[in-house]
Order: sequence, then structure tokens, then C-alpha cells
Amino acid sequence: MSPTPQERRAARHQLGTGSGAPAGRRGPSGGRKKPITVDAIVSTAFGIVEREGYEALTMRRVASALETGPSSLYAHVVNKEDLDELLIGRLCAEIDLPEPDPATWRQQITSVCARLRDQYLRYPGISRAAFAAAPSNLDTLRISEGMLAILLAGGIAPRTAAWAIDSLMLYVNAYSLEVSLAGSRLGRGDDGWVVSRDELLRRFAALPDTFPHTKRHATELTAGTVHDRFDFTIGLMIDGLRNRGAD
Amino acid sequence: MSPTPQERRAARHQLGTGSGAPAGRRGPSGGRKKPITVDAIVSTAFGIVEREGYEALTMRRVASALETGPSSLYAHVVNKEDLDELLIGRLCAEIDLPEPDPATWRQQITSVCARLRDQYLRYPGISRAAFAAAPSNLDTLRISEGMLAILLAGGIAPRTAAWAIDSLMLYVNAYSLEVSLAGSRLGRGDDGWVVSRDELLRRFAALPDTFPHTKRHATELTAGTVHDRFDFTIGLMIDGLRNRGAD
DNA sequence: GCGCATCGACGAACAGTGTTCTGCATCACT
DNA sequence: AGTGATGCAGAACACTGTTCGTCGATGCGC
Repeated sequence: MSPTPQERRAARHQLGTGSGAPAGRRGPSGGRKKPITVDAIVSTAFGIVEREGYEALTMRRVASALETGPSSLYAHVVNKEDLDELLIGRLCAEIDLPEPDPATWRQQITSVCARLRDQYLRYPGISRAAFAAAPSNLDTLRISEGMLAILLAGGIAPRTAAWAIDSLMLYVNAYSLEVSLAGSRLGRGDDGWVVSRDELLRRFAALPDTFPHTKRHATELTAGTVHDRFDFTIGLMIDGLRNRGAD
Repeated sequence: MSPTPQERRAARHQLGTGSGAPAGRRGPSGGRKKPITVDAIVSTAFGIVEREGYEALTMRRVASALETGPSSLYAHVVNKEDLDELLIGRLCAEIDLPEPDPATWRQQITSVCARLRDQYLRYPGISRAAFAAAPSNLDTLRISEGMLAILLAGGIAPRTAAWAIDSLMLYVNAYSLEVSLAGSRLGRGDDGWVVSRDELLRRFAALPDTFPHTKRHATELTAGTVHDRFDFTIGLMIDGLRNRGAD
């Protein structure tokens, strides 16, 4: 049997599981148009998330899109958690990393973060799955390696670089999740506490006097697009890095 | 009737809903030992999350802890989402904010973040609910106000301060969520990709040569406790702020 | 003192979810 | 041709959040 789902998952985490069975290919595949493969599952899953958001991604939904029952998926995927992991793995794999250049490391690291963010936002809510993904996953590790290379080329001390990468990736995840959540709530109407900027200004103005600073600086508080804030934060962290220099 | 759950929620978001009914108190309360109140619901919910984690917080679980059926809760709480909001509201309300002191603003803001983090970690996984909480909630707004006061006292420009607060709170949330998730996975055994530092070092060493930097700096990558990383990131952001000064 | 309307609490049920068990039809190999 | 294994699929289980209709008791007006 080609590697069982459990073995696949273990391999993704570089865990030696005694090298899977010799893989005596069979294949019933009956009158099926297309046999169910892991890739097919992941692809249709991506389609669902892209169109309807992560919340709509259920095993049944994937199965029916593949014109089969839910149980059929479990021959290729250990879990829903496993499927999530496969998704973020493929998502990370599609991110290409620049050749480290000491002259432009600042811009390079920013660009990688932005690309990661855009990839997350393309599949709304998927960053929720990214939170659960352990750092031992090979695909996410590839990105860490790339970012580490860039920061080291920029002259950042190894320990500082390593920790900064964690911070950056965590922030990118969180940012993407928040934006996705706000967007989905906005999308489905939802009595919506997600409001326009004008409405937000009005509410700040109506605040009791226990919120003096918030009232006074309401315009600054609501200024800028969401992406402006993203760039601001990434810049903040990188600036902090520069001043730390070679530690 | 005392304010319906919907009105309560609206009030929490400073939304004028025509001032609720005159509140003609009744109160059946039958032979009940204790009538079900919003506070009772929130309190038992906190107990469940503290003991068993956020994943164990279901309406049925809360109801049975209150020795009643699930439907009874919906007279006091509009939603599970609403319950989540109440939880993070109460959680935020318990955080006390220091009087802004221009001399120690750096330490003050760090302290508030740490207190927020500890509060989140005390109820594992609850930060997941915090992500969904809109910034229009009065309790979270109180914390924003407090942090804003500190940063302004520190001489940070209003717009910079406002954006930095968003960044900080988002990071604290994300950090707490990640730590909680890792902890819960560790707790329930779980074939666990959450591994010890030694095991992580071993895996890094066994990595293919496509990961040169990761292999070389494995010790730095795995160094430090989780809280060290937290302090590092917060410090990173604050340092970035100082250099921006009054903008 | 009595009836009435009102409102909180509740049991049962519905539409979903992830997951597993069991059987089925089909293929490769002897 | 027979046989064993293999991937597929249907039904079912234990859950989830949420709603409907009813029960019970209460406070008020008379």
C-alpha cells in the first residue's frame, strides 16, 4: 500500500517511521472518472476556502465536491487537522524566497511578510489553521530558513534573528486572521459591530468622559487603511532589529 | 422586562437602542436555589475554561454545570459568540491600569501587556475568543484608552501611539493563543508534534542540506523560554517606537 | 381571596459537525 | 478462474449551537 496517511504526516514532520511499506501499487479506481488523491482533496479544499471562506471548509463539503461520502477522505487524510496542515503546507510552498542580498535585506524581509499575508488573505480565515501548525512542519520551516538567511545576511545576530522570525510570522498570522474575521462578519451582515470609519468616529465622540484620549484622538485612531497598519508594525519590528545590530 | 440579551449586547457596544423597557421586575425563580443570571453564566464559564480549556466550553457544558438545559441560557445570552464577548469583557475589566508616568512609560506599557498575557494564559485558549471581539467593545476600549494614555505621556505621537496599541494587543492575543494551543496539544498526548527542546535539536540536525542556516544555528533557534520571546518582541516594538519619537 | 396574564425555565428536536464501522465492488497476482 | 487485498461509500455515533412549544410559578388588579 502506498504510504498510509499517518506515515505521510510523520514524514512531513521529518519523523523516521521505519520507511513505509514497499508500495505494491494496486488501484481499484473502478469506473471513477478520477481516483481520489491527496492532491485532489487539497485542491478542492483550497477552492472551497477561496470561494466561501475557511468556516465553510468541512469534510462533508469537500467530499460532496468530490462526489463521494465523507468517509472516503479518511483513506488519504488522517484528520481535519491533517487537512489543515496540508493546506498551509501547500500555501507556504507557493511562496518563493529571494536570494539574500545584504544591501536590501530590509526590503526583502518586508516583501516576504507581505507575500505571506497576501497568500493568507486570498484564502480567508485559513490563518486560523496556520496557528495550529507546528513549527516542525517542513514547508513552514522552509520559509523560516529563507527569512533566517535574509536576516543573517543583513548582519543580525543569530539569536536575535531567530526570535524576530518567530515574532514576524506570528504577527502576520494574527493580522491575516483578524482581517479575515472582520471581513467575513462584514460580508454576512451580522448586526455587525464591524462598522464604517464614519460610524466609528461617531461612536468615539459619544464616549463617556472616562475615555478622554480616545475621544480627543479619534481621527488618528481610525486613520489609515488596514494595510498601512500592517506595514507600520512590520517596520516597527525591523527598526528595532537594526538598532540591536549584531547584538 | 429587564433588558433583553440583545439590548445588553448593544449597550456594551455603545449603541443607542432607545433605552430599554422600564424594567418591571417579576421573577418566577420557582424553587430554584439560585436564579440563572448573566453573571452566574459567565462565572461558571470561566471556571470551565480555567479547568478544561476553551475547547471544552460549550453551551451544554455550561448549562449542565448550572443544572439546567441548554435552552435556558438563551434567555440571558444571545449567542455563544455573545458569551465569548462577555468573557473577554470581564477578563479585560479585571486588568487595572497604572497612572501614566512619563518617566517609566516603557516599563508601564510592558507591564500592561504582560498582565494581559497572564490573564489570557490563565484561561487557556480564550484568546481565540478575543480575536473575534470587535474593538467597539467598551471593556477592551478601556484598555486601549489606558495604553494610549501611557504612550502619549511617553511623548509618542498620537497616530503612532494608536497604531502601536493595535499591534501590541494583536501580538499579545496571538502569542497567548499559540502558547495555549501548544500547551493543550502537549497536555492530551496527541502523537504530538509539540516536542522537547532536545528532540527539536535532534530534528534540526537531521534536516537536509537545503536548510543550512537552520542546521547551523539550531541552538539559537531553540534558545530561551517562551516568555523570553514574548519580552523580546514587546521590547522590539517599543524600541521602534522610541526612535520614532514624536514623529 | 381569586383569576389572569406574563415571563423565566425547560425538554425535545433540528441541522449541522468530525469520525468510525462495516460491507461492497473492483483490481492484481497465482 | 480463483483469491486476496484494496480503495470506496453508506450508515451510524457522539457531539455541537440553536429554536420551538410548553410548563410552572409569579406578581398584579380586582
